[in-house]
Amino acid sequence: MNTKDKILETALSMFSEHGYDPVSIRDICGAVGIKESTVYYHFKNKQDILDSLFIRFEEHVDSLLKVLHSPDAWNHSQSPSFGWIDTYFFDQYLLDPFCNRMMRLMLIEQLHNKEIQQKYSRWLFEEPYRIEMSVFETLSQLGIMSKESSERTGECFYAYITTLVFKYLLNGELTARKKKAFREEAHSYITSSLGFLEG
Amino acid sequence: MNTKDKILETALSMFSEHGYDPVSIRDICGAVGIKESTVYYHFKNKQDILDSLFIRFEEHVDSLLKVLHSPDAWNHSQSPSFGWIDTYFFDQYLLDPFCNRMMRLMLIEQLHNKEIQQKYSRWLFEEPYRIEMSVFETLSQLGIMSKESSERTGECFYAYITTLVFKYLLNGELTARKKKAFREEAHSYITSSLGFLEG
DNA sequence: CAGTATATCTAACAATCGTTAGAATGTCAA
DNA sequence: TTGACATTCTAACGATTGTTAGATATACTG
Repeated sequence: MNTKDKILETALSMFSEHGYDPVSIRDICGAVGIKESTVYYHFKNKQDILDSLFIRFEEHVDSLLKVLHSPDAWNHSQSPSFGWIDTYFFDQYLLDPFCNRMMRLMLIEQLHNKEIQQKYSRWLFEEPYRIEMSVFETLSQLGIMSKESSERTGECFYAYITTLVFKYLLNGELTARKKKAFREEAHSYITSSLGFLEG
Repeated sequence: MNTKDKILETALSMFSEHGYDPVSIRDICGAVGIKESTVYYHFKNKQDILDSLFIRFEEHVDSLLKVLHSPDAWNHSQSPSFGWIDTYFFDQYLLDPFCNRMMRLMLIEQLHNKEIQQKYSRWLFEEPYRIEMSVFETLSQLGIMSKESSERTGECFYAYITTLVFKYLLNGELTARKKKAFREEAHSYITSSLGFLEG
């Protein structure tokens, strides 16, 4: 990995734990193994590191969303499965190390940074809501549930997953135990409340 | 208000917005209108300010919990009403300015401070869960719902409220608009999902 | 009035912050 | 080998950090 990428990775790792301000350029340099001035060769200033992280994140997630919202991405089988939610939304977003750290960074910074607050609202509430509700909308379109029932069930599902995200994935250190708990409780909810859709 | 209380109030206001480290003693003093050394007359050091805030918070909430868990607090009418949730849990906890700021402070600090992470888990997930589930447990004990049904309904209610808390009460600045949205959506959920209990 | 305790002040300390100028390397083409 | 460019270094800057010693002011007690 080149120095610029190392700086970004290390910075994100530290920002996601302590926040932007408390992490100094020297902290990052110490972990990467370079001198402070090297950072200013690759980045205009400290803020530029943060901006670069968000550019990478939004590129990453935009490409994910393009796949997810393409018409034949997950409902081409005509029997929408929650295995899709598992593979894409859980593994490649909520549980993905890079995305998870970006969400932690947004969580810390949103209270005093208006720009980040908007990104936080979007990537932790609005887009997940759209993604999860689109599953239930399809269930209604396929005649498996009534439109009314699919909306109510979708909102309960969304609320349940959101609570699990904050309780396990954005709470303290992200341990294997917490990842497991998240996945198990999510699956448990799906099978007990929505099990009739599977198999 | 005396100087010590002013320091605590101002510090909490700033900590809850920016976090503990980014707020300097001089920031607090500037807002209060005193010199730095005055802080060290009232507090041992900066950490002592934080500790004092948690002591006050836990005293405040413990006294609240004592009322809530007393047998004749809310179910003495033998018809548990969600007006109780509204008056105590919403107004005096989630929406209370002091408690809300403490929750924001815990939210910011929990990712890198193990002690605060435990408090965060307790005061944002565990105790709210206990409080909300106790309502539904009573519904089951009164024979209004089956034990099984009350547990499932309680967990959905808890997940829904938790999501609203993070979406509205711990997301950016706490505006009147967000407070209103929280209350309206909470009431809407109660009346549409649990309306048969009221009246 | 004198004396004591409480409360706040002035002024400084060593350490750390983001940032920068300019010298020293490393790499590759001519 | 020379020159050009990319990359990293040394060394410092002014500002800000938490904290402290000691002087000053205010208020109650005898």
